[in-house]
Amino acid sequence: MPFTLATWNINSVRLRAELVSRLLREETPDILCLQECKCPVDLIPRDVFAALGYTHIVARGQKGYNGVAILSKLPITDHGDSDYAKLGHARHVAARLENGVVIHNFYVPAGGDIPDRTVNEKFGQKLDFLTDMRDAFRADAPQKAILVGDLNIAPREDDVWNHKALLKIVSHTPIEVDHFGQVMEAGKWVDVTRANIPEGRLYSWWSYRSPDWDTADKGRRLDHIWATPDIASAAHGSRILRPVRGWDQPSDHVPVFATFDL
Amino acid sequence: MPFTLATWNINSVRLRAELVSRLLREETPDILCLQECKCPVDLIPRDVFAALGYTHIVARGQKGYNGVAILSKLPITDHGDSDYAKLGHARHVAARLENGVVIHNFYVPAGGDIPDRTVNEKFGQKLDFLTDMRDAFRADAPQKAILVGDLNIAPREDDVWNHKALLKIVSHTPIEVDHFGQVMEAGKWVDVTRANIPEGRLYSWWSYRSPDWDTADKGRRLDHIWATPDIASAAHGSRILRPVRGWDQPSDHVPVFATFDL
DNA sequence: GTGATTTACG
DNA sequence: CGTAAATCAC
Repeated sequence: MPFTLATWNINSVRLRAELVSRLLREETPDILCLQECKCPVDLIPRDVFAALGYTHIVARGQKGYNGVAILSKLPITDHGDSDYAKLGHARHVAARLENGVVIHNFYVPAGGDIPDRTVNEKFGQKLDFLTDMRDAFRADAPQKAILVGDLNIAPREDDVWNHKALLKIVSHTPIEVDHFGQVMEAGKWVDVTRANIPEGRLYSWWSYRSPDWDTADKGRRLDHIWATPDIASAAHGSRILRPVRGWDQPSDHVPVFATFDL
Repeated sequence: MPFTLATWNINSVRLRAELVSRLLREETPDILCLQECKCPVDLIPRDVFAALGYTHIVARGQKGYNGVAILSKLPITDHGDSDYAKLGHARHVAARLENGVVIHNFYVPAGGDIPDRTVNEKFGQKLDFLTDMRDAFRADAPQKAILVGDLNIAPREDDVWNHKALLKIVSHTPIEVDHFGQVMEAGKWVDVTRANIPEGRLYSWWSYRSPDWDTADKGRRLDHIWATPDIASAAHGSRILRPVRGWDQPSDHVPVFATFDL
């Protein structure tokens, strides 16, 4: 039975509950993973989503920052969370579908402005978070698993609007891309989006600071859908919903979709 | 030639430019005096008011707090301001009509929570502000003048929802009412609203903290229109627009109106 | 309760 | 640019 899954950094789930609602109504994914909910779990507007059939919610939250949630029309069970790099942040939560597939929803630290851990603690925390992810997947090889989220790294040259210009910009530096690759390798993860759309530029994020984001198009692909090899071949229909960036009072990220025939 | 004048504590003129607009369209006063504009003069949305015929604006402002403005369809000239109690706040501005009438627009300090100047500096500043007003009117007896604004005092028993309960509450304490009376006496000011509506309870303010302001009706008359005796008898048609408190995203104050046949 | 400000973060 | 929080004031 196929299901469609989406991931979206919503930048405040309370402020944008109506936008989430619109996406759920227009695209009807079976599962939607959100990042940057920016509120404790109790303040997630569950009723709004339940009214649309998304009665199952697995989430982690904190006041003001971070926060991840998995909304589902299909039954899911809470499959725990991890606190990589020991930050005490709500940056990961997992849920298990009845068919045994585990969904990991991640919000990797942004990493601050300066890509140097000696002067910018946040950059170090980002690298440590990725290292801990890698080690966890090395220690316990995931199977029948999907990993989605705002990983805050655009790995490929065609995942950014200007590869050369961004080599020194946090999210596209070689050391981050290397860590990103090590996480993938450790879990044998397959980049589902790129498996489905191997060619051409793909972006899922455009800065708020660029007023004419559409024409300037200085985007980056920071949001990802991965799967373990045992189910990756079941994935198809990958899409990045660029028009959502033009919705009223949008998030700076847009949803990324994939369908799994399982 | 008669003119209608109104006073309204707007609690942010930028946030409520549309509410001001609605009042101007529905009630078409010739002159509207605003308090708590909460912005520098340059940030007052002049265009919105000019589009409705209120092309003359005399104002004083500061960042974040206080701020007073006089919007007029009739020609007015800037007639200065005063800094009573030397607070450095934008709490007064005056304008002069072509017929010689001077309009004083005041925002008297609220005075803090505790009605004791030895423990609450703000209460002392409020009393000092009123004393300085008194002394100014004693020194220079106003003539052909109108004084309006949020005076932050409800002087009469029927200007508050519960006289006895409010005797210890800032805005209705005997010392404030005494100072208020001395200001009136010093300028020979006539309370135009009460001259027109001598009987019954009158309120112009209901706290935001009372959710059911209308049924609980715990109001106070903090907003006033006064006139010097030479023109006070020309005043009629006094109204307090209680329904405005029920508008969408309202100010906690409502407009007070009077018409002068001059 | 409501708004403006400052700060942190992205 | 834009969100949330904390602070202050009313």
